[in-house]
Amino acid sequence: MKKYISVLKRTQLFSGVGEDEILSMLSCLTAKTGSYKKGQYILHQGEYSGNIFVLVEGKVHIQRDDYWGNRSILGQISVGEMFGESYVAPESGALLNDVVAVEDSVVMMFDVKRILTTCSSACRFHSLLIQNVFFAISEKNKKLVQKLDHMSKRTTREKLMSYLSEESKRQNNSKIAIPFNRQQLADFLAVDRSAMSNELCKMRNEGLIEFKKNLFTLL
Amino acid sequence: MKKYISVLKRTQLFSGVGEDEILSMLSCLTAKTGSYKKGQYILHQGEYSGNIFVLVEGKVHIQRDDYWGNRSILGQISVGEMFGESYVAPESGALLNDVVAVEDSVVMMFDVKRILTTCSSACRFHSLLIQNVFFAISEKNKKLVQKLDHMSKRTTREKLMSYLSEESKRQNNSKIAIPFNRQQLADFLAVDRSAMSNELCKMRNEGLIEFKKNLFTLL
DNA sequence: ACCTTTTCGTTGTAAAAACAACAGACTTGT
DNA sequence: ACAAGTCTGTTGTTTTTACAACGAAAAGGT
Repeated sequence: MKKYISVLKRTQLFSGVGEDEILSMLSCLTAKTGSYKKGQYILHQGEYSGNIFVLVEGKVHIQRDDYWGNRSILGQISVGEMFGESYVAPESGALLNDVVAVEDSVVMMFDVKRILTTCSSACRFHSLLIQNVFFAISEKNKKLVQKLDHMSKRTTREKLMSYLSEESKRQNNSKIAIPFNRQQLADFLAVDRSAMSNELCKMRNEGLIEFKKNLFTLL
Repeated sequence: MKKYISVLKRTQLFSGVGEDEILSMLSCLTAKTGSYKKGQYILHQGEYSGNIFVLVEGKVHIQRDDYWGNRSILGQISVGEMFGESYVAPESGALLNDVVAVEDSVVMMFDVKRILTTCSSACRFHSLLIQNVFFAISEKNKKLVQKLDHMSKRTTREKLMSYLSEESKRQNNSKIAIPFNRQQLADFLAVDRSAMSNELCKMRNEGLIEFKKNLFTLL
């Protein structure tokens, strides 16, 4: 557990909290860790969960497969980011998505009740933690709104441009690395891979973008 | 302000708090009210806001118009629901959407800082309030995920079925009233209105659904 | 270094959506 | 009750997407 303290220190969740405090909070919050091999499911659609998860190693996808095997990727979680926070309310029901490790991953789980109920013991930073969770969840919220923004575009090209521009804005660079391969990007934007691939090449021919593998440049 | 206490009492935000307590909390939170005529903008895309809003009268849409006038409706807020909560984090930046009154509306605004910072005075229920905000925001999160679920469907028919089934599940009834007219529903699902109208009628002819105005029945 | 598997681009065809234009039904205000 | 405006369904055309199939390039394992 201790080896991940330095990772936690840099997360939005524990922002402003020192390493020593984090260590004591972890026991107070009865945090648990879990390791998952590439491809393993961390959470299954339909399950119930009252935990907030923080990824401390690896990379995971929040996704969903329908009856016919069509996959839809809701989002990608990198080290330091949080997931599972949409289901912490008492009546929020079953998970709507699977959470899958796309690389060997380690997650940390926190019982929500423990987070929200200020403890009597040494956690001087508990109220700060609550605030951090709050901000983290509202940022997540904003991310979802941004994704909806891409998805509400009518054409594949518009979806691509919307996604790439936002990513460029976020990374503050016209050269960006995206965390998806082509199939994953297609599943993320809810379009057909081959049609998307085709559209990307057209855009390149028209001088709008350049790309090589998952490295894109906006022109 | 007092006339809306009974409305607030029934919101998720003030769940578990009595009317008397709400009244004292309102001043402690320095809550403000605002009235808007049908069609008026409550918030503008690009603005900054550190407030959480609760609708206490009327009906508003969270939406966005692009350069070419294409409208996209992110969501609809009914009396008792909250909005603006995605932008409360210190670094969350400008609003991505407009908020527009689709009926004469009254909103209540709360400064986030006031909510998160436990006050010294009489607010015995303050920590409960924080918990409530937390749950409310995570529910909102889930709503967005559900909307993404509809939008990730490839065909108009699938989007419609996804939306209508969820609504039916939520209202626990196969007969449902939707809060949109045709154009609004199309803007909500990001499809063309006439194509959608067409699809709805095909679905009716095939015996999948029945509808009259904004009343739908799943068969 | 070789074989296997995955990823990516390409093409053609079929299906679906967008777009535009219009008529009838229904609302709203006066 | 009437006129003006809005909402909804309908149709035909154009554009875009999905789907399927394939070969080349790249990646990964032994």
